[in-house]
Amino acid sequence: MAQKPSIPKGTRDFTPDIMVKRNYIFDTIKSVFQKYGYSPIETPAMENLTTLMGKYGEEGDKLLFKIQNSGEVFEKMKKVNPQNALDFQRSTTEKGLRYDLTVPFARFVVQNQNAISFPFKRYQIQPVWRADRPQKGRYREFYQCDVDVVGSDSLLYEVELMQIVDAVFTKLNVGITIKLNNRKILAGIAEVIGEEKRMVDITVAIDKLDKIGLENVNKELTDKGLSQEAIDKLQPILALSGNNVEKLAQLKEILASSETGMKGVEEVEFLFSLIEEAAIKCTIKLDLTLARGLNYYTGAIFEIQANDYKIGSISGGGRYDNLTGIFGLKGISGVGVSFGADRIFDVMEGLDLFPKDANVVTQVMFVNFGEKEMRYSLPLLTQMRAAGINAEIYPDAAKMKKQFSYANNKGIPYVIIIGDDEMQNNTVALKNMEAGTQEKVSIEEAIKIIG
RNA sequence: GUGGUUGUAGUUCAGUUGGUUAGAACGCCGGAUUGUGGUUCCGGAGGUCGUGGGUUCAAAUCCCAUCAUCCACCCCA
Repeated sequence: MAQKPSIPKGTRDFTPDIMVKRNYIFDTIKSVFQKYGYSPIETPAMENLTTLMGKYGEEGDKLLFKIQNSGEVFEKMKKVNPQNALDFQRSTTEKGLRYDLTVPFARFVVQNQNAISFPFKRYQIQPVWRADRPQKGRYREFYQCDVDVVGSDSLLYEVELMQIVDAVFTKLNVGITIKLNNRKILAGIAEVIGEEKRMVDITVAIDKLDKIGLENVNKELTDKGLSQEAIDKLQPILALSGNNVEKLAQLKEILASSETGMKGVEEVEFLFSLIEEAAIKCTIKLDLTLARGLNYYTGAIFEIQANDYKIGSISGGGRYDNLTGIFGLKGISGVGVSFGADRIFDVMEGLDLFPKDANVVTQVMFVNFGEKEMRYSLPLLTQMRAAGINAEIYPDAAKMKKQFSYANNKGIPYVIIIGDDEMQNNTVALKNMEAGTQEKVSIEEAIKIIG
């Protein structure tokens, strides 16, 4: 009995027409990365759990896909003391699928530090996995396109990454807004209101300001155990308004007593001051409610929103000062952005932004009349391909209707028909499938027309 | 982890207060058309109604369980 096959929740098959569009996104992103001097690397799909655990916060650990050890797992389990939770887990599971590309990259830098020179600019386009509940725009397996530079704390790289973001989405024709914030400002806020250690709670709560409103944010902060005094002090910050310059001016007053906070304001001001020279055309908005859950960010943080389509952020990133420190390499600062290819795909599909001819793979198909004609056609096919034209021949001498249907369904724009007549006159019948017209030409002319 | 939605042909979906042999569109196959697709006309194949149990003379339809799916929350690309 054949059972209906299926794939795991939150994963997808990609058919050729979809794959061609996905590659269009990947190729565009890759070409921009290379234009700015970034080099490709890859890392394994699985990492040791010791590399991954504890880098993404509590939530992140739960969302890690863990891989059961192979071999006699049960035998090993019996040998460890079940009271020791860590040993017990290691006896069954010591590898996991990567959750993002940034942490594996930090591990890569530490392990390969002798082989690379700093600042090290790399890009990496690979799938990542999260054991999340899937929903719209959320998958359990999806691609990230990461571009990072480590080994420099120059703010020029923050600017460069915004240029890259701007260039990619301009090429893809997607309207976006870059939301910008700085962890140092958030730390400064926590410091000023006297709750330094609660920065994560505070930022997670104010991140929801747009969604749940001021009242609920305050309630959440109370629930998390913040003092009323601190919450009162926070109000002017939540109420900040105006354009980027005005907001920064107000922030400077509020954060005057916090050295870290002032440093953050200074950094943001510097970035804004360079937008014009860097020729960044998209909107960049200072957004103090932007927190980002990943707890390794220390400076600038970015999130990219599509202007005309409702979906979570389509890219995000930031500065991390000491990610490699966890793996034993101190004093290496990094900054990077991750493009969510799958969400970008959803946006482009939703807004109908893919170029129309994007899914044409084969440009010309040769009709197959029989062995004699096939033997005659093969050298011509080679000639076509040598001229840079994607060409194929139908495999059997099937009915014309079937052969033409195949070409039609595959969206092949030209068909070449070669029978006795054509072979004798040294010509081919070239049919334009869209227009329905047909003409007898030499193979050279055909190449000219198609190419 | 919490709440909800939907499971019927390859796909998208109809299916009346429970009542003969479960339908349509698209797709697929064949023919009208043995050197011409996409449009048109004719014909055909294809379904243990997600799975397991229960109620009933009778279940795609009602009840329970289970699995899957999509959506929202949390969080995130």
